[in-house]
Amino acid sequence: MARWTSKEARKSRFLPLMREWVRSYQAFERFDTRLHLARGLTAAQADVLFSLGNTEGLTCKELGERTLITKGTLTGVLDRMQSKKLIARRTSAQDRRSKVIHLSARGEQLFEQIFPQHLSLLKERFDQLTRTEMRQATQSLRQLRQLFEKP
Amino acid sequence: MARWTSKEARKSRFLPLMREWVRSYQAFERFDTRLHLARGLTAAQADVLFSLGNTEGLTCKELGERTLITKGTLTGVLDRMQSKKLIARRTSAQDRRSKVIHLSARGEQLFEQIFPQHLSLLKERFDQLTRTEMRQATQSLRQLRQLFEKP
DNA sequence: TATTGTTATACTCTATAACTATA
DNA sequence: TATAGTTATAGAGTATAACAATA
Repeated sequence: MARWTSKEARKSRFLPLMREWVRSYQAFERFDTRLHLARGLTAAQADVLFSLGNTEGLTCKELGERTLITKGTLTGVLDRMQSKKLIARRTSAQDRRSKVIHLSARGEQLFEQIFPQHLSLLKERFDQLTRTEMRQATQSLRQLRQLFEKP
Repeated sequence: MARWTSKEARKSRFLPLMREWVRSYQAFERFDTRLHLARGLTAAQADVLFSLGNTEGLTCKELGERTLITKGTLTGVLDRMQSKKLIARRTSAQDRRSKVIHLSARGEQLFEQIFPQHLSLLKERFDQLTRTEMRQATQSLRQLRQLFEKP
Protein backbone atom coordinates (compact mmCIF):
# COMPACT_ATOMS: atom_id res chain seq x y z
CA MET A 1 0.00 0.00 0.00
CA ALA A 2 2.92 2.27 0.69
CA ARG A 3 4.57 3.05 -2.64
CA TRP A 4 3.20 2.14 -6.03
CA THR A 5 4.84 2.99 -9.31
CA SER A 6 2.57 3.45 -12.29
CA LYS A 7 0.96 5.95 -14.61
CA GLU A 8 -2.44 5.33 -13.07
CA ALA A 9 -1.10 5.72 -9.56
CA ARG A 10 0.68 8.96 -10.34
CA LYS A 11 -2.49 10.42 -11.81
CA SER A 12 -4.66 9.59 -8.80
CA ARG A 13 -5.66 12.58 -6.72
CA PHE A 14 -6.65 10.50 -3.72
CA LEU A 15 -3.38 8.65 -3.21
CA PRO A 16 -1.72 11.16 -0.86
CA LEU A 17 -4.78 10.95 1.39
CA MET A 18 -4.83 7.17 1.28
CA ARG A 19 -1.13 6.92 2.04
CA GLU A 20 -1.43 9.24 4.98
CA TRP A 21 -4.38 7.23 6.25
CA VAL A 22 -2.46 3.96 6.07
CA ARG A 23 0.77 5.29 7.50
CA SER A 24 -0.81 7.18 10.33
CA TYR A 25 -2.84 4.19 11.39
CA GLN A 26 0.18 1.90 11.19
CA ALA A 27 2.05 4.30 13.47
CA PHE A 28 -0.85 4.28 15.93
CA GLU A 29 -1.20 0.53 15.85
CA ARG A 30 2.51 0.00 16.44
CA PHE A 31 2.37 2.35 19.41
CA ASP A 32 -0.64 0.62 20.92
CA THR A 33 0.55 -2.93 20.27
CA ARG A 34 4.01 -2.26 21.65
CA LEU A 35 2.49 -1.20 24.97
CA HIS A 36 0.44 -4.38 25.16
CA LEU A 37 3.32 -6.67 24.23
CA ALA A 38 5.49 -5.05 26.88
CA ARG A 39 2.87 -6.26 29.38
CA GLY A 40 2.76 -9.77 27.96
CA LEU A 41 -0.54 -9.38 26.12
CA THR A 42 -1.30 -9.68 22.44
CA ALA A 43 -3.49 -6.99 20.91
CA ALA A 44 -6.47 -9.35 20.91
CA GLN A 45 -5.97 -10.29 24.55
CA ALA A 46 -5.70 -6.64 25.57
CA ASP A 47 -8.86 -5.89 23.63
CA VAL A 48 -10.71 -8.61 25.54
CA LEU A 49 -9.26 -7.51 28.89
CA PHE A 50 -10.26 -3.89 28.31
CA SER A 51 -13.71 -4.89 27.12
CA LEU A 52 -14.37 -7.05 30.16
CA GLY A 53 -13.07 -4.48 32.64
CA ASN A 54 -15.82 -2.77 34.65
CA THR A 55 -18.51 -5.16 33.48
CA GLU A 56 -20.28 -8.01 35.23
CA GLY A 57 -19.09 -10.26 32.44
CA LEU A 58 -20.09 -10.61 28.80
CA THR A 59 -21.23 -13.55 26.74
CA CYS A 60 -18.95 -14.73 23.92
CA LYS A 61 -21.44 -13.27 21.50
CA GLU A 62 -21.31 -9.83 23.10
CA LEU A 63 -17.55 -9.97 23.42
CA GLY A 64 -17.20 -10.92 19.77
CA GLU A 65 -19.40 -8.02 18.72
CA ARG A 66 -17.38 -5.54 20.75
CA THR A 67 -13.93 -6.73 19.79
CA LEU A 68 -14.75 -7.78 16.23
CA ILE A 69 -13.11 -11.13 16.90
CA THR A 70 -14.97 -13.94 15.18
CA LYS A 71 -16.33 -16.74 17.34
CA GLY A 72 -13.91 -19.42 16.16
CA THR A 73 -10.92 -17.22 16.95
CA LEU A 74 -12.43 -15.95 20.18
CA THR A 75 -12.50 -19.45 21.65
CA GLY A 76 -8.74 -19.67 21.14
CA VAL A 77 -8.01 -16.23 22.56
CA LEU A 78 -10.15 -17.01 25.61
CA ASP A 79 -8.46 -20.40 26.04
CA ARG A 80 -5.06 -18.71 26.24
CA MET A 81 -6.34 -16.06 28.62
CA GLN A 82 -7.93 -18.72 30.77
CA SER A 83 -4.70 -20.69 30.94
CA LYS A 84 -3.05 -17.46 32.14
CA LYS A 85 -5.82 -17.27 34.76
CA LEU A 86 -6.98 -13.87 33.53
CA ILE A 87 -10.58 -14.85 32.82
CA ALA A 88 -13.10 -17.51 33.73
CA ARG A 89 -16.14 -18.90 31.93
CA ARG A 90 -19.43 -19.72 33.55
CA THR A 91 -22.59 -21.02 31.99
CA SER A 92 -25.35 -18.46 31.87
CA ALA A 93 -28.27 -19.16 34.18
CA GLN A 94 -30.77 -17.58 31.76
CA ASP A 95 -29.61 -19.42 28.64
CA ARG A 96 -27.64 -22.55 29.20
CA ARG A 97 -26.21 -22.38 25.67
CA SER A 98 -24.26 -19.28 26.47
CA LYS A 99 -21.17 -18.72 28.56
CA VAL A 100 -20.53 -15.58 30.52
CA ILE A 101 -16.89 -14.56 30.39
CA HIS A 102 -15.59 -12.52 33.28
CA LEU A 103 -12.26 -11.38 34.63
CA SER A 104 -10.73 -13.45 37.41
CA ALA A 105 -9.31 -11.71 40.47
CA ARG A 106 -5.99 -11.74 38.71
CA GLY A 107 -7.53 -10.35 35.53
CA GLU A 108 -9.20 -7.55 37.52
CA GLN A 109 -5.92 -6.74 39.12
CA LEU A 110 -4.12 -6.58 35.80
CA PHE A 111 -6.89 -4.44 34.37
CA GLU A 112 -6.77 -1.98 37.28
CA GLN A 113 -3.04 -1.79 36.88
CA ILE A 114 -2.67 -1.25 33.16
CA PHE A 115 -5.88 0.31 31.88
CA PRO A 116 -5.47 3.75 33.49
CA GLN A 117 -1.83 3.73 32.49
CA HIS A 118 -2.72 2.87 28.92
CA LEU A 119 -5.33 5.60 28.73
CA SER A 120 -2.89 8.10 30.09
CA LEU A 121 -0.20 7.21 27.55
CA LEU A 122 -2.73 7.66 24.77
CA LYS A 123 -3.96 10.90 26.29
CA GLU A 124 -0.42 12.28 26.33
CA ARG A 125 -0.36 11.99 22.57
CA PHE A 126 -3.86 12.99 21.63
CA ASP A 127 -3.84 15.95 23.99
CA GLN A 128 -1.18 17.57 21.85
CA LEU A 129 -4.01 18.47 19.48
CA THR A 130 -6.16 21.50 20.13
CA ARG A 131 -9.88 20.99 20.58
CA THR A 132 -10.47 22.30 17.10
CA GLU A 133 -7.93 19.95 15.57
CA MET A 134 -9.50 17.04 17.42
CA ARG A 135 -12.94 17.97 16.24
CA GLN A 136 -11.71 18.42 12.69
CA ALA A 137 -9.90 15.07 12.69
CA THR A 138 -12.93 13.28 14.10
CA GLN A 139 -15.12 14.78 11.41
CA SER A 140 -12.75 13.81 8.59
CA LEU A 141 -12.49 10.28 9.91
CA ARG A 142 -16.25 10.01 10.13
CA GLN A 143 -16.50 11.04 6.49
CA LEU A 144 -13.91 8.47 5.51
CA ARG A 145 -15.65 5.76 7.48
CA GLN A 146 -18.92 6.49 5.75
CA LEU A 147 -17.25 6.19 2.36
CA PHE A 148 -16.04 2.68 3.07
CA GLU A 149 -18.71 1.28 5.33
CA LYS A 150 -21.21 0.62 2.58
CA PRO A 151 -20.26 -2.63 0.84
CA MET B 1 -10.65 -0.90 21.26
CA ALA B 2 -14.23 -0.34 20.36
CA ARG B 3 -16.21 0.05 23.57
CA TRP B 4 -14.70 0.43 26.99
CA THR B 5 -16.69 0.93 30.15
CA SER B 6 -15.05 2.87 32.94
CA LYS B 7 -14.93 6.17 34.76
CA GLU B 8 -11.57 7.01 33.23
CA ALA B 9 -12.74 6.16 29.74
CA ARG B 10 -15.91 8.24 30.04
CA LYS B 11 -13.87 11.22 31.14
CA SER B 12 -11.41 11.05 28.25
CA ARG B 13 -11.85 13.79 25.68
CA PHE B 14 -9.87 11.97 23.02
CA LEU B 15 -11.87 8.75 22.92
CA PRO B 16 -14.41 9.77 20.27
CA LEU B 17 -11.52 10.66 17.97
CA MET B 18 -9.70 7.43 18.67
CA ARG B 19 -12.82 5.34 18.12
CA GLU B 20 -13.53 7.03 14.84
CA TRP B 21 -9.92 6.46 13.79
CA VAL B 22 -10.06 2.76 14.57
CA ARG B 23 -13.49 2.15 13.09
CA SER B 24 -12.88 4.08 9.92
CA TYR B 25 -9.63 2.28 9.28
CA GLN B 26 -11.22 -1.09 9.96
CA ALA B 27 -13.90 -0.26 7.39
CA PHE B 28 -11.25 0.70 4.86
CA GLU B 29 -9.17 -2.39 5.52
CA ARG B 30 -12.15 -4.69 5.18
CA PHE B 31 -13.02 -3.05 1.87
CA ASP B 32 -9.49 -3.37 0.54
CA THR B 33 -8.88 -6.89 1.81
CA ARG B 34 -12.17 -8.18 0.51
CA LEU B 35 -11.22 -7.09 -3.00
CA HIS B 36 -7.89 -8.89 -2.76
CA LEU B 37 -9.37 -12.09 -1.35
CA ALA B 38 -11.93 -12.16 -4.14
CA ARG B 39 -8.95 -12.37 -6.49
CA GLY B 40 -7.25 -15.11 -4.50
CA LEU B 41 -4.62 -12.91 -2.87
CA THR B 42 -3.93 -12.18 0.78
CA ALA B 43 -3.36 -8.56 1.75
CA ALA B 44 0.38 -9.17 1.99
CA GLN B 45 0.52 -10.83 -1.42
CA ALA B 46 -1.41 -7.99 -3.04
CA ASP B 47 0.94 -5.51 -1.40
CA VAL B 48 3.92 -7.32 -2.92
CA LEU B 49 2.26 -7.62 -6.33
CA PHE B 50 1.39 -3.92 -6.41
CA SER B 51 4.87 -2.96 -5.21
CA LEU B 52 6.59 -5.03 -7.90
CA GLY B 53 4.33 -3.83 -10.70
CA ASN B 54 6.00 -1.37 -13.08
CA THR B 55 9.46 -2.01 -11.67
CA GLU B 56 12.43 -3.92 -13.02
CA GLY B 57 12.34 -5.96 -9.84
CA LEU B 58 13.25 -5.19 -6.25
CA THR B 59 15.56 -6.86 -3.78
CA CYS B 60 14.00 -8.48 -0.71
CA LYS B 61 15.42 -5.65 1.33
CA GLU B 62 13.75 -2.99 -0.81
CA LEU B 63 10.52 -4.93 -0.93
CA GLY B 64 10.52 -5.33 2.83
CA GLU B 65 11.04 -1.60 3.29
CA ARG B 66 8.18 -0.73 0.98
CA THR B 67 5.68 -3.22 2.29
CA LEU B 68 6.77 -3.13 5.93
CA ILE B 69 6.96 -6.92 5.89
CA THR B 70 9.89 -8.19 7.93
CA LYS B 71 12.45 -10.35 6.18
CA GLY B 72 11.57 -13.62 7.86
CA THR B 73 7.92 -13.20 6.95
CA LEU B 74 8.74 -11.97 3.47
CA THR B 75 10.47 -15.22 2.59
CA GLY B 76 7.25 -17.09 3.32
CA VAL B 77 5.06 -14.65 1.41
CA LEU B 78 7.39 -14.88 -1.58
CA ASP B 79 7.50 -18.67 -1.39
CA ARG B 80 3.73 -18.81 -1.65
CA MET B 81 3.69 -16.34 -4.52
CA GLN B 82 6.40 -18.27 -6.29
CA SER B 83 4.48 -21.51 -5.97
CA LYS B 84 1.56 -19.69 -7.60
CA LYS B 85 3.99 -18.66 -10.34
CA LEU B 86 3.39 -14.96 -9.74
CA ILE B 87 7.00 -14.01 -9.04
CA ALA B 88 10.51 -15.28 -9.64
CA ARG B 89 13.77 -14.75 -7.78
CA ARG B 90 17.11 -14.19 -9.41
CA THR B 91 20.46 -13.61 -7.79
CA SER B 92 21.71 -10.06 -8.23
CA ALA B 93 24.72 -9.71 -10.51
CA GLN B 94 26.11 -6.80 -8.48
CA ASP B 95 25.83 -8.42 -5.07
CA ARG B 96 25.53 -12.17 -5.01
CA ARG B 97 24.06 -12.09 -1.51
CA SER B 98 20.95 -10.39 -2.73
CA LYS B 99 17.99 -11.67 -4.72
CA VAL B 100 16.04 -9.60 -7.16
CA ILE B 101 12.35 -10.39 -7.02
CA HIS B 102 10.36 -9.72 -10.14
CA LEU B 103 6.92 -10.51 -11.50
CA SER B 104 6.64 -13.49 -13.82
CA ALA B 105 4.69 -13.17 -17.07
CA ARG B 106 1.71 -14.45 -15.17
CA GLY B 107 2.31 -12.00 -12.33
CA GLU B 108 2.54 -9.12 -14.82
CA GLN B 109 -0.67 -10.22 -16.40
CA LEU B 110 -2.47 -10.38 -13.06
CA PHE B 111 -1.08 -6.99 -12.12
CA GLU B 112 -2.23 -5.40 -15.39
CA GLN B 113 -5.62 -6.91 -14.86
CA ILE B 114 -6.34 -6.00 -11.26
CA PHE B 115 -4.29 -2.94 -10.41
CA PRO B 116 -6.20 -0.41 -12.54
CA GLN B 117 -9.44 -1.98 -11.40
CA HIS B 118 -8.41 -1.73 -7.78
CA LEU B 119 -7.40 1.91 -8.15
CA SER B 120 -10.67 2.70 -9.79
CA LEU B 121 -12.73 1.07 -7.05
CA LEU B 122 -10.83 3.09 -4.47
CA LYS B 123 -11.20 6.25 -6.53
CA GLU B 124 -14.97 5.77 -6.66
CA ARG B 125 -15.06 6.09 -2.90
CA PHE B 126 -12.48 8.76 -2.28
CA ASP B 127 -13.82 10.95 -5.07
CA GLN B 128 -17.00 11.43 -3.11
CA LEU B 129 -15.03 13.92 -1.05
CA THR B 130 -14.54 17.46 -2.26
CA ARG B 131 -11.00 18.71 -2.78
CA THR B 132 -11.24 20.69 0.42
CA GLU B 133 -12.44 17.70 2.42
CA MET B 134 -9.60 15.60 0.99
CA ARG B 135 -7.07 18.24 1.88
CA GLN B 136 -8.49 18.61 5.36
CA ALA B 137 -8.50 14.86 5.96
CA THR B 138 -4.94 14.51 4.74
CA GLN B 139 -3.82 17.27 7.05
CA SER B 140 -5.56 15.76 10.08
CA LEU B 141 -4.07 12.36 9.37
CA ARG B 142 -0.62 13.88 9.03
CA GLN B 143 -1.04 15.46 12.46
CA LEU B 144 -2.15 12.17 13.95
CA ARG B 145 0.74 10.33 12.36
CA GLN B 146 3.21 12.79 13.81
CA LEU B 147 1.74 12.29 17.28
CA PHE B 148 2.37 8.56 17.19
CA GLU B 149 5.47 8.26 15.09
CA LYS B 150 7.86 9.32 17.82
CA PRO B 151 8.49 6.33 20.05
C1' DT C 1 -35.25 -25.23 13.43
C1' DA C 2 -32.19 -21.69 15.08
C1' DT C 3 -28.56 -20.20 18.10
C1' DT C 4 -24.30 -20.47 21.28
C1' DG C 5 -20.06 -21.86 21.69
C1' DT C 6 -16.46 -25.51 20.61
C1' DT C 7 -13.70 -28.22 17.56
C1' DA C 8 -11.22 -29.18 13.40
C1' DT C 9 -8.75 -27.90 9.25
C1' DA C 10 -5.83 -25.40 6.54
C1' DC C 11 -3.49 -21.19 5.72
C1' DT C 12 -1.23 -16.95 6.86
C1' DC C 13 1.37 -13.66 9.45
C1' DT C 14 4.44 -12.27 13.49
C1' DA C 15 8.82 -12.05 16.07
C1' DT C 16 13.14 -13.89 17.04
C1' DA C 17 17.28 -16.13 16.54
C1' DA C 18 20.50 -19.09 14.30
C1' DC C 19 22.45 -20.03 10.00
C1' DT C 20 24.55 -19.61 4.90
C1' DA C 21 26.73 -17.25 1.55
C1' DT C 22 28.63 -13.49 0.29
C1' DA C 23 30.90 -8.73 0.92
C1' DT D 1 32.85 -8.26 10.69
C1' DA D 2 28.70 -6.96 8.54
C1' DT D 3 24.88 -7.79 5.42
C1' DA D 4 21.16 -10.37 2.50
C1' DG D 5 18.27 -13.78 2.60
C1' DT D 6 16.73 -18.47 4.42
C1' DT D 7 15.44 -21.64 7.93
C1' DA D 8 13.53 -22.95 12.29
C1' DT D 9 10.55 -22.31 16.12
C1' DA D 10 6.72 -20.91 18.74
C1' DG D 11 2.69 -18.32 18.97
C1' DA D 12 -1.26 -16.18 17.19
C1' DG D 13 -4.72 -14.71 13.77
C1' DT D 14 -8.06 -15.71 9.63
C1' DA D 15 -12.06 -18.19 7.41
C1' DT D 16 -15.01 -21.97 7.08
C1' DA D 17 -17.60 -25.81 8.16
C1' DA D 18 -19.27 -29.36 11.10
C1' DC D 19 -20.88 -30.35 15.65
C1' DA D 20 -23.16 -30.71 20.57
C1' DA D 21 -26.10 -28.71 23.68
C1' DT D 22 -29.83 -25.92 24.38
C1' DA D 23 -33.72 -22.88 23.08
